[in-house]
This record gives sequence, structure tokens and C-alpha cells, in this order.
Amino acid sequence: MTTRWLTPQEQRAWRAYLAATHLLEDAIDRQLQQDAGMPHLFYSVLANLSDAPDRRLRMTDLAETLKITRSRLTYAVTRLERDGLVRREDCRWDKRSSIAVLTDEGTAVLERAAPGHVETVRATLFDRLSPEQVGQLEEICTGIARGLQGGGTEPGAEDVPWRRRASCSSTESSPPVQPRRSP
Amino acid sequence: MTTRWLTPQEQRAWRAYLAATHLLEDAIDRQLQQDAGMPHLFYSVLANLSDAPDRRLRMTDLAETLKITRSRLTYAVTRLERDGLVRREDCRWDKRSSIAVLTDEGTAVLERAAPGHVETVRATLFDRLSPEQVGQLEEICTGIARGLQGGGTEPGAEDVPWRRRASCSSTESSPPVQPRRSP
DNA sequence: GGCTCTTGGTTCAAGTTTGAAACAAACCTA
DNA sequence: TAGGTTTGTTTCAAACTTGAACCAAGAGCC
Repeated sequence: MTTRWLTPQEQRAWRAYLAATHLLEDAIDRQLQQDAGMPHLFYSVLANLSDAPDRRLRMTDLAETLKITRSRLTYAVTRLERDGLVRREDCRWDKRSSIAVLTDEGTAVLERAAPGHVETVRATLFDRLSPEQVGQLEEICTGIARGLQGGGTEPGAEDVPWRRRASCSSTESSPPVQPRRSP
Repeated sequence: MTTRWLTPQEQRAWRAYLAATHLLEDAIDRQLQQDAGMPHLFYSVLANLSDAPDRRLRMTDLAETLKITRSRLTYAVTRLERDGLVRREDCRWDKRSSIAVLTDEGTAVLERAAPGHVETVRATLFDRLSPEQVGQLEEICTGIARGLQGGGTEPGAEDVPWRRRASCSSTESSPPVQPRRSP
């Protein structure tokens, strides 16, 4: 079957997408690194925990909502634990699982870092989008994510290399960006 | 000044954005790694070179269009050079510069990898977007990128941590995704 | 020419990510 | 309930990224 190459407009969109995501990711990482001494992913770990009931989450669930590999999360949590921002606890029901818990210090650090982070997200992204564009972005991204989620519904796509073979947890959760109920 | 927190809709959009970009990047990296034995960035280096006049580009210019640091590019080109896909040449006019040149083997590898890559980009992104959404995506991303480009035009933003202090080359170029004139 | 500043590129160490094991606990199922 | 599979997590080495430091060459100035 002959390749369906990208149309000129698709190419433009794709290039713009690559540039924008690169720049945005860089900007956010840089800001957080400077102001909070941690990369974006680590901040996201804290933020997600802060939003979870009782500030605790099973490692796998956390990895799932963050869309990262378990191994990557292990690394992040290990580092955050060393810094005292997160603590690991054993799960009572399932002895295989371990639970990451946000410590008080972690909460404090998060709340100190959140304003700068949110400000950056605003300045780099939302301040440049019209309200309609925010809606468009949400819809576009939701669609993409749904397509790449474990449980794709389209026919005949069992083992293509771009689909994660990880288990798909059916429960949808909502990762936060800012601390739960900031003061 | 009190923080302007994200509105519920902005939060939804931001979460969707993070999920989508993570999943998409993962999917593309995985496909390219499996089928071409290289991460996305390396492929992009080849693709950009293939589209440049005479298949050669100054390191700095390449880094600029790819939106990556010079050091990161150095690493990538070193690896690609070891594999024989790219060659370095000295610049005749400016003895500081070095030029990355796509070799014949590099061209061959790129042309072999391109169909699968484009197919993945289609399957994961464009097949899920309506024509209007492609336009919207382009516009949104172009805006974001423009804002983060070195030469921002807004007032009073000289040294915020999220702005790159790298020099901004004024000449705009257009990075390709697929090889120049694929066979 | 000599000085200083900027630009182009690499190097290096420390940090992060990847993917393939390894392990242990839970879950079948015959 | 023994054996086999699945699930939750970590470990490890290799690959990649980051940012600061370095070096060399161009540019501007006296």
C-alpha cells in the first residue's frame, strides 16, 4: 500500500505542533527547575498526589494518570522521597502495591511552587489563546488522547508499534495542575 | 499580586494537552525506535537535512529550527555520524562553524523510515482530526510558538525564566517531516 | 596590533529516561 | 493445592538530556 503523505496543510500543522510543544515544554521545565528545583514531571507527581483523596495514590494509578511508564515514576518518587516530599507506604490489601503519599513538606513545596507554575502556563499558553481556542485545544487533545489510550475502539489495530500494550485502567481520573484548594 | 488560577475549562484543556502530548510523543518515539532504531529527534535531524539545500545545514541553524539546545544536537549528530548517516564538514567562510551533511546512507535510511513514520503521525493524529481542527491546531500552535520564540514583542518581559535567552535567528525556515521529494 | 565582546561548537558530569529483566504477590484452573 | 499466568513494582545498564564551563574564531574598538 502506497504511503499517504501529509498534505501541505498537515505538514504546516505538524511542524507548528512540534515547535510549540518543544518550546512550551522547555519553558515550563526551565521555570520549574529555576523556581522549585525540579522538572515538570516531578511537579506533576506532587500536584496529582495533592489532589487525590487523602493525598495518596497507588504507583500504578499515578503512572496511568500521568501517562508515563512505571519505571519512570519509580525514579521520580525515589528522588522525591529522598527530598522528603513524598513517602511510600505499603498497601494493606494488596501486598504488591505501594502507595505514594504526599508529605506535609511536599504540600508546602507544592503550594510555594504552584503560583509561578500557573503563571507560566498562563503567560506561555492561555494568554495567547482566545476562549474559543481553549475549547478547540481541549477537544483536539481529548480526541488524540482517547485514540492513544489503551482501549482503542477502531477495528484491526491489534499490534501496531505506536499503541501502548500497557493495561488500560478503566477508571478515568483527572490530574490537577494546581494544588487542591490552594490557600 | 494574587495568582490567576486556571479556570475549570483551562484546567481541562491543560490536562488534555499534557496527556495528548505525552501519549503522542511516546507513540512516535516507540514506532521510530522499533522500525528505524532511532528516537524521534534523530529522525527529525535527518528529515531537516534532507530538506535543506544540498542536504547540509549549519549546526546552529539546525538546532534553531529543531528548537533544541546546541549541546543536544551535538550529541545527536555525533551518534548519527558514528552510524554513517550524517557527516560533518568545516565551513569555508566561518572557521568556527561546522556543517552537518546528510550522507547517501542517511538518505536511504530516511526514505526507508519515512512511510512508517508518516503513517503513524496520520493514524495517531490527523486521522482523528477534522479538516477544521487541523487548521485550528496549526493556528494555536503557531501562536504559542511565536510567543516563545526569542523575539517576543510584548512589553516588559525581559528576563522571565520561561523565555529562552538564546539568540533568535531572524530567518524563518520550515522543517520537513518527510524526505524531500520522496520516491 | 592589542583588547574586549560575541558567536559557534564541543565537552563533561550530573540528572533523567528507556526497556528489558527480575521478583514477589495475587489469581486462575485443573 | 500445585502449577501457570497475570499484575505491581523495582532494578539495572545503556541511552539520552541538561547546563555550565571551555575553547577557538569572528567583530568591534582604541
